Formats: sequence, structure tokens, C-alpha cells
Amino acid sequence: MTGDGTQRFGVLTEMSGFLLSLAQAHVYRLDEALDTLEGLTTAQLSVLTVIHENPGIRHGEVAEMLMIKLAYMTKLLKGFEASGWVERRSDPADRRAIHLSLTPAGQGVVERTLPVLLAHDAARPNGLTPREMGQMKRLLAKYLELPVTEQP
Amino acid sequence: MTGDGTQRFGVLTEMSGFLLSLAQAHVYRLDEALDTLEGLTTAQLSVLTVIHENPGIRHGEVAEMLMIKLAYMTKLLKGFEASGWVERRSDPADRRAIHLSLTPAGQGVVERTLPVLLAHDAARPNGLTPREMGQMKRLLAKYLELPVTEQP
DNA sequence: TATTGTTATACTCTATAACTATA
DNA sequence: TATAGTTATAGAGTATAACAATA
Repeated sequence: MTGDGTQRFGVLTEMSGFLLSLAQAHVYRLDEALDTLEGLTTAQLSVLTVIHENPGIRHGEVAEMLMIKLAYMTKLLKGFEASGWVERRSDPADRRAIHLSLTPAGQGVVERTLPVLLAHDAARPNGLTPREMGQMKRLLAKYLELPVTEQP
Repeated sequence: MTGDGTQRFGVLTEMSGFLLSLAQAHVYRLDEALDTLEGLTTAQLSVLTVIHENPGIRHGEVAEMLMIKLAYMTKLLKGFEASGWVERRSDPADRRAIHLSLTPAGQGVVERTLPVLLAHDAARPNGLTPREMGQMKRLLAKYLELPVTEQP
């Protein structure tokens, strides 16, 4: 690389969409080195975590929370079911709806891998101080209008 | 949707990687409604903008700045060349290297579409006050260790 | 030997639309 | 008629690796 470090992003650095996209690419690139998640992608682990946190949640609710297409959720869940991690049962009151929950095996996967990802996330290199990182996470959660987690 | 709004993200909201990923999905979803970019994706417009800001920049340098795979850059640039937007010329001093610049047509595209995306970005709905948005953008740029833009 | 860029393949995820079955 | 989920197809973008040309 012969770059002299003077490249300009121009007005791109004023655009939240661009910055978020690049930050996501940065995270994604570093997370690809993470080989300790038992073959799961971070997206897959997010789905399992949401089911873990909300046993009985509906198929479509998970998709909405994580902004995943319903069509792709079907594919993901099919894989999880084949792995024996997720159970689906239809709602007797509305037989279109499907409620999801983790099997003991699925809970085991989440309980083993989530702490690994959490530690990795906390240690991922970036240009912020710990205080600034806390600030950024709060702003991102507010940006997304996420429900406040009241964790003791 | 029968959700009662009590779904929990659990520890996911503590993870910068998850928050960035979800924020990016949020942006992406809303940007898909943007049909005024002359058929460009935001990623493609980013590439054109970087070439616009750095005439003569090398192929690989653009890829590194935008965290795009070199192999995919080749594909993108082939399309841009076919559209008559980008010119490639090889470096006489290092005949492996390829320097990029916009044609007048390419400059026209950037000058028409970039302001549209900029306005769209500024108006994109989110949970932050304008002051918080400024803060978030500053933190994201620092997170990414982007060169400071000294725009007058 | 290392670097720049090209080509090809497989994979993840998205967009879209047609479809079934319920409500 | 509208909603929950399924299936299939096309496309964007990534990872990977083999390759050619040049340094």
C-alpha cells in the first residue's frame, strides 16, 4: 500500500448512515476472526439470544426485533431446529402463529458462546476511551429507540 | 403483530457490535426507500465519492478506506467503467498500480446524488436530538479513527 | 519473495413475490 | 380482506484461493 494517509472521506464523515455502515464493517471484519462461537455467526447468536430472553416469542416478533426478513428467519430456524436448538409449537388460539423456545441444548449453546462474544465485544480494538464507548452505546440504543434494559 | 412491547434484548444492548449492526440494518432499511440515487446503492455512491475526493487514488486504497474486498472492488469498478463514470490509468512508475478518477459524467452523478443522500441522512428518523446526533457522529468517527476532516 | 490487481466459487443476507393456512 | 409463515429466485456483498504481472 503506497497510501500516504492523506485520503479524504469528504462529506461522508458527516453522514450517520455512512459512519454506521463503516463501523459495522469494522466490527464484522474483526468478528470473523472469532472462531470460538461453535460455528455460529453473530447474527445467528443474536436470534438464539432473543429466543433465550423471550421464551415463547413468535417467529415474526424475533424478525421484527432484529430487523431480519421473515423469509430468512424461516431458513435460519430450520437450521436451528435441525441442530436441535430451537423448538417450535403452534399457538392453539391462532394456529397460524408459531412460538419459539430453546431446547436444553440450545440454552447450553447460548450460555457457552454468549459470554465469549461479550468479552470479545468489550475487548474489540477501537479509538474510544471506555467512557466514550459507554456514551456511544447509550446513544446507539437511544438512536434505535430500544426498550431500556433494567438489569440489576 | 401481537407483540406487547415487552420483548427483551437482554445483554445484546450492552454489546457495541450488536448495536452497530442493528443501527446499520435500520439505516439500510430506510435507505432502500431512496429511489432518487439514479440506481446507485449507498455503497456504490461511497466509492464514487471517495474517488471524487481523491482523484488519482489507487484501486486498493479505495478498498482499504471503505473496507471493501479488493475482489469486489474490481467488479464495482468494471460496472462504473461500463457506465462511463470512472477512468482507470496505470501508473507508469509501477505498472501494477491503477489510478482512478471520475469522468465528467461521473462527477455529474456524484454532484447530483450526494446532496440527495446527505439530506436524506440528516432527515432519517431516529430517537436522538440533533445535539445527540452530532455527538454520535463524532464518537463513530473517533471509534473508526477516521482522519479529521478540516472543512472550512 | 512480496505486492497489485483479476477471476472464479461458495456463502450470507436482503428484496420480492407467489403461495398456504388461518383469522 | 388481512395476517403468519413458507418457498423460490435474484441480487449485493463477503471470504477465499488461485492466478498473472510487476516490483
